Amino acid sequence: MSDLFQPLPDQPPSPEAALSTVPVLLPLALDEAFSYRKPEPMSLPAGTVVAVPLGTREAVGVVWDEEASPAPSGSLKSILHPMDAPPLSDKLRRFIDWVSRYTLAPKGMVLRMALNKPEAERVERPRLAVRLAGSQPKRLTPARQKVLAIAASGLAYAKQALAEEAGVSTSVIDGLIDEGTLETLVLAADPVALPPDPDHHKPVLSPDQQSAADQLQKKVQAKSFSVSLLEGVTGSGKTEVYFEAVAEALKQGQQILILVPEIALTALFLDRFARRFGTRPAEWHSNLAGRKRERVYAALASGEARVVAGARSALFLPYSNLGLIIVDEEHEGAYKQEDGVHYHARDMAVVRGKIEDASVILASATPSLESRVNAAQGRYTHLLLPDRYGGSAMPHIEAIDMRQQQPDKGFWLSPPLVHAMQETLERGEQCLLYLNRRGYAPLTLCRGCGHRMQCPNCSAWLVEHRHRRALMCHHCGHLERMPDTCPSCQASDKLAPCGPGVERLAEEMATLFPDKRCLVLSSDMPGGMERLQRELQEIASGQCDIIIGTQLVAKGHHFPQLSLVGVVDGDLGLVSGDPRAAERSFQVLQQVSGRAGREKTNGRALIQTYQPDHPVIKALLSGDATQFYTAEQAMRQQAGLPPFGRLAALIVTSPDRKQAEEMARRLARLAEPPPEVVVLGPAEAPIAKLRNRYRFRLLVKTSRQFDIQTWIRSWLARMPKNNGQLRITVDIDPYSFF
DNA sequence: AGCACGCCGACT
DNA sequence: GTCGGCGTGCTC
Repeated sequence: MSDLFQPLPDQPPSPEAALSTVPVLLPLALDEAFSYRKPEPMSLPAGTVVAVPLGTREAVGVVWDEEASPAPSGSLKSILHPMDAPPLSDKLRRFIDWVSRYTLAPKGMVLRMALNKPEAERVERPRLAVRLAGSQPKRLTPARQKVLAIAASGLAYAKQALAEEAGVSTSVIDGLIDEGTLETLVLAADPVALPPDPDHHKPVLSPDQQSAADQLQKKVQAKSFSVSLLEGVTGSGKTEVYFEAVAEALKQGQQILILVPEIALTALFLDRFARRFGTRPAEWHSNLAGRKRERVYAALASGEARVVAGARSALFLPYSNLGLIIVDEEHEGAYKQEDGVHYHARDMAVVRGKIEDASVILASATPSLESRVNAAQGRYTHLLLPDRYGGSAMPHIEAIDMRQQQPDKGFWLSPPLVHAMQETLERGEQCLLYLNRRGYAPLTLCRGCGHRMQCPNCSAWLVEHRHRRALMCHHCGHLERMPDTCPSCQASDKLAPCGPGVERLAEEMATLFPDKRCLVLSSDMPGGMERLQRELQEIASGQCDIIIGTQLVAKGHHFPQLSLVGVVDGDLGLVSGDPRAAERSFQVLQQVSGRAGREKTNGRALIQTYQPDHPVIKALLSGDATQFYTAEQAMRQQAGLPPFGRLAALIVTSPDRKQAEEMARRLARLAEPPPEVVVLGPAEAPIAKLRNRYRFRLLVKTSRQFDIQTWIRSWLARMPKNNGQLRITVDIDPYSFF
């Protein structure tokens, strides 16, 4: 028998071999780093991006820090080779560890957000250019003549551009390259962003602005961790103020991250930045195209790019020298990441700032309650800009008591609001009607039998959309044709729309002001983004007299001709099972009212309400935001809600609502919570259908944040095995997720 | 997250 | 007999 078939005996592991074991964290749903053998000549400091074998395939991971439990079973595989990618700094690795621990997400999943995932083997394709090389071609065709006439300048042209300019196809150019008449050269890629100039266009600041800007600049100069809450009413020039902090950080040679809540708003924002600093900042968001994405990533790692404006995912980029983080519109819900790793970008920005020793600025006209509380408790510095910039005062806000001012039958606007609109329109100014209800009517009922049109999936009413001739569920997206007869008693002509939506208000406007132009802005309007942009343009140029809008009129664009805002139903957001309802309602009404007012002219906002004594309405009327925050804070403190106690949520999702609900019930029964923990049962937790998956939250409340993590882990370990359809995820402090 | 493996029903 | 659907579990 040949001893060729004898397996070679395994090398006994020498002490040196044991030492050359390297922990590698892989961007998978794994909570621990894997151990790999380090080939002797390789130098692999922690943070190095490496290729490793994993099962049958090859994976990219990061050399992680030594851990206490290096107990790998069996023989180890070897690291293949280091990757040509910027290493992850100590600080970034600590940040990943921290986020993983705080959110209970596997470490690998957090790492995934910090790695520039190699999408589909995109090879670096350098841009090629062609240039005249000298020798004439043997044969000079008319097409070649045209090309050479242009190339005669001696400048380098992109092949495609040169072909287009000469009016020939690129194959003519290829022919000239083959003959040596033209030469190719590799163009250096455009820089991701040019260096911004801190002194490009310094604005003139008001004394309030200047004082806030000075304080922020001092924070930046200190080069140490600090958090400032910059609260400035709509139109107070917050952006100009924090741009001064950006200028200071630029002078200090630091990198700056500006987080913005939505990509849709950035175009405007980038231009504004360019006016101040002479060039646009680098951009980062999830749908940034492959090649550009890679370059921004590399430019930030090398320190070449100085300022990046980005969505929440920009928090996990490998900055080389991060000195300032700005969270614009810090109260915005878009900062919540709801799938995969659950996190709130505003809070993680503070954590990253702490780890990087950077200044953090949270900016908003209507800060979140938790930021206000943190400021009040002295954890954050509170900077206030109480007045508008440029002379116009805050709009005058009044309530219309609907118990006394009944609209005419079949109408929704009260006489005082109609009267105010008349006056405004006569002056040639614009009115805005705010109603956060899409469609025509929120409820359809049968006057014959009392049947109410209801969603078959959720228990919500179906909303009539008249222009689509359909009934829609705004909860789950269910859509059905508007029936001609009552589905219950078959009576025809008995279905009656109840209550107003924006479409119905448009109808009312056509009756009241038939000669005025009226525009409805609603997120579900056909035509999408482009049409919306166009209509916003029309509004800005004054081609429209009355704007009717839902939530989306609250943010972004300011309309220069607008002097009257009418809130059709001020009570709409006040009641719901959502513990953040009051706060959100206050924020949106404050922002919508703030739309009113032109240069040097004071605006007016009228709020129709049946509850003029509600704390939210009273605070709005007083013009003193602190009044609302104080009342809401007291209310939450009494209820033991965050930011005064910590909540954890178990989120059960399943395509089957009943199954999700049943599982949540079982979890609640199994809880046996320690004394400081309260489990809120299924009745308190909202159910929603998301992407055809029911989602169910079970809330666990505690005053001690880190205890609950271990507790939940052991709790889940005692759970019966999921049957695949069910998924359970855990959030700590999911209050942020409402 | 991938990817293999394994167990079932439906076909060349 | 084999192809392919998806549920389950592992990857140093």
